[in-house]
Amino acid sequence: MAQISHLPLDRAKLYLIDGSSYLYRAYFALPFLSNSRGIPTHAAYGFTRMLLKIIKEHEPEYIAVAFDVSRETFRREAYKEYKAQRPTMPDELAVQIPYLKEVVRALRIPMLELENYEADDVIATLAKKAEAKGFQVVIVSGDKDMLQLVADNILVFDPMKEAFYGPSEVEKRLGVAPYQIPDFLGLAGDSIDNIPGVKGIGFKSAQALVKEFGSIEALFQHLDKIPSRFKKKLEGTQEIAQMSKALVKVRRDLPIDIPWEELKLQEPDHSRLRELFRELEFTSLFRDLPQDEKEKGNYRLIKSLEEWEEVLQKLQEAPEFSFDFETDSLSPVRAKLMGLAITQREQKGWYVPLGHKEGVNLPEEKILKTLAPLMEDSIKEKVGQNIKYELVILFSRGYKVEGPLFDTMVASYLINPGKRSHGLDELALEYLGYRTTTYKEVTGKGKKEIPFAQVQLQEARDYACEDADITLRLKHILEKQLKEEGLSELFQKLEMPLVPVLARMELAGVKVDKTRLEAMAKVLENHIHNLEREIHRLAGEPFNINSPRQLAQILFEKLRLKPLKKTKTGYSTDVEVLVRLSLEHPLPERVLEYRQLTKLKSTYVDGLVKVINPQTGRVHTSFNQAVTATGRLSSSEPNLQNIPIRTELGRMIREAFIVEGDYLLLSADYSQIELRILAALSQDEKLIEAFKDGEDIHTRTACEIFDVTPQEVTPDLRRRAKVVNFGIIYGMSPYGLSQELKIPVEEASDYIQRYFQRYPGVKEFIDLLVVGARDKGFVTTILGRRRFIPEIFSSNRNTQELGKRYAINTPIQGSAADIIKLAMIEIDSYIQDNGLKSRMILQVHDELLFEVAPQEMEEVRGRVKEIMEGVYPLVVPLAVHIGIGKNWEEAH
DNA sequence: GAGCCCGCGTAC
DNA sequence: GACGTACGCGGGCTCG
Repeated sequence: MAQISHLPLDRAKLYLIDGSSYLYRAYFALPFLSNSRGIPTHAAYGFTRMLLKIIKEHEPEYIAVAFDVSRETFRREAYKEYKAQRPTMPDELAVQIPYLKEVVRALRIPMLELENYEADDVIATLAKKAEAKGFQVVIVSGDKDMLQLVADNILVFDPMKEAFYGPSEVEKRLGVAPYQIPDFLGLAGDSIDNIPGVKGIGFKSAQALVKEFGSIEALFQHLDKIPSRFKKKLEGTQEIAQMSKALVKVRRDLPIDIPWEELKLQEPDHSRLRELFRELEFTSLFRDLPQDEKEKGNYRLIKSLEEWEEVLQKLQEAPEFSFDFETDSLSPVRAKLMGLAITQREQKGWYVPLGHKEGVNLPEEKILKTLAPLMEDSIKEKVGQNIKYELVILFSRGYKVEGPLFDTMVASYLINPGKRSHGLDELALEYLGYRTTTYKEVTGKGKKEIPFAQVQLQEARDYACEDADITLRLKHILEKQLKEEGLSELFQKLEMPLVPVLARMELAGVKVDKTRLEAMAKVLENHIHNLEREIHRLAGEPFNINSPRQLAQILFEKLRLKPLKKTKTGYSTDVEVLVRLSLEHPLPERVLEYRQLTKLKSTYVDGLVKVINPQTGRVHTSFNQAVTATGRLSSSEPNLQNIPIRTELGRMIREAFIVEGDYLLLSADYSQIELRILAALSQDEKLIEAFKDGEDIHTRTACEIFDVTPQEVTPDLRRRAKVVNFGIIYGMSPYGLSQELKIPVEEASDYIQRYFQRYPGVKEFIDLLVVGARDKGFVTTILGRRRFIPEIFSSNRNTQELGKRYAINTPIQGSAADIIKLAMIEIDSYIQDNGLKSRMILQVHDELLFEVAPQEMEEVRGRVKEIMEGVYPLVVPLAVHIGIGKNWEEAH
């Protein structure tokens, strides 16, 4: 088999790529793939990878790609059945072609198309011309028709098989010489292209005949010499054989006149490729693109207050600036400032050292104080990556920040909330093709890690300024994209105003009773220890109860209990299993108890104590604004959105969330907000009526699906109805409901059916959501927040079902998130504008928690309720329940 | 030893 | 495989 290295060195290599043929092959050969917006990409991906591979490994000096223009060609005119049996191009392939052609354009590879002809003919014409001109021609195609062109200096390369075909390989494969292929196929026919050939003559016969006579013409001239078994079949078929031959034969005489210079391989347009690979999400190809060196910025170290004055002057003249604090901690509440990077122009930046070990530091207070007028400027836009971090630092030092904000992390999140990460390094690579210097590269990691304060000043300058600079560059791109995608209003009116609100909440924190938690830890430790001994005794040996694997070994092997459920890696020991096993053996019940206590101790008691700020006795969570797929906030370090509430013991944890002095906690939670949103969005009459009349929605649903009067609704019926109500919001299946309620699937299915019968508007609505998701590839919330659902296009049934559930749940959950965010902004304004001492301190999806000064209680209580209920009027009322107490448990 | 995944459990 | 959104713990594996 010929190798690349065997190609003659004295001839320039021209690669002619059969685009249309490869496209089809890639489409059918590769598994379906789409980007997160649901655009199918696998054919384009396969094609692109093939092109890049050929360029890299074959190093052609000249290159071109040929495409078919349409199905209507001279062959069709001659024979209307030509390729007639082929189905029209699938939509999922057709949509990829424009992208693919863009990629070819960005690679600066000439594209050749000629009306009325196929790619084959274009390639043949060029190949012949090039051969005559002294090129070594390689035709890239998997189509056997192309083999007819093979000659000493024309090879065919099949990229799927990675094989070259020269004259001898063709002979070996088809049993005839390349130039005889039209005669061969003219007799044998070709079902792929719907070439008729001669009936009764197959490959073997055709081979033999062509070998013997050389051509169809010669064959029919010597019919008398032909063995009788062929003769019969051939008689009267000359016309059709000749026509078949003509169809197979590629044309080498097309009016193509391109200067060879134009086919010379050029350097690709890397920035365009970057854009395309980003949009198509060709992540691995993206990574291999080189970055442009010219894009590095030019940064300056500020060494004196005089120089700082000049910086301030420049900043005053600009409409926006991007800034970034370097500190010694990821938690802004504890952070000490090491430096400030700031810039008002791309590829520029200043670094002000504030807390470095060596060199001249400028005084932090003086710098921040002179910066304050810019921060308070109501026009100037402040740009940052996760700018809440900077705000917390400024707020903690008593500075204000006013006017518009632009957080690139949040912008990226709105554009695609499904992305795994919105970190600066990733965004820079994705949107700018820029590889940033990472924090780790500057400080080292592991044992070699040094504090940022000890990083060399020059290096700190370049690192910090790069972040500010890149953030500003990103801002310009993301701002445009937000606008194009209709997300600007959501960004400017909701997400950005929310940033300082969250910053204030984080900085405020919540007071935690450390002594009480420590006392709990002691008690829990005792109980856990006793349980542990008991469990080991029951097991007959010590083992690690925390290890599901070891526990499974004890339960299912040693004690021979029945494994009821499997996980990906073994037998499940989850709560459902253990509850059922408790009937058989005392050990599982003890383990359940053990689990409850250890969970409480490790996560909520010890975990919480660890993060209490020793100075203030408060914990400061992070509210993450760019994490969830639906638009909710998340909370971490510590997560204060999953503090226990359902069990007695869990509620004791809530009692440890307390207040300062004579303040009180006020909890305000939306009652059934998601079901109310469902009512409003679906416009289901009955559901709307129920809420308008102030009915208990679970009781009402119980009446509907169990066909009883409100008086007849027992607590158990209400409980079941409640599960159904929530199940609807999650897109629950009959199976899921049956599991949850421990009833047969048929019965569960019946409940759901009755639900939809009684609330037909809901049924219509969720059907509409699914249709909309299929149509547009995404769903939206009441404020236009968007989530792409590529899963809806999956060929995998389960994945597609998952996509449907996303389509149902996201608009409901996300709209609830929109509403509470709006309320938070309005409440914060009210608190700020009135200079109240009371503070909003936590958000738990449908609940807001406030630390309220006693003299402000009545007013805050009234206004909070008013704002929350009225912030976004729907056709159903929003109801807010208020609770007050000295701790979170009491207030709830 | 760091980083990651898994199983599990907590919240809305 | 079956109910949406999160975060964190301990175990246990991989990798350097």
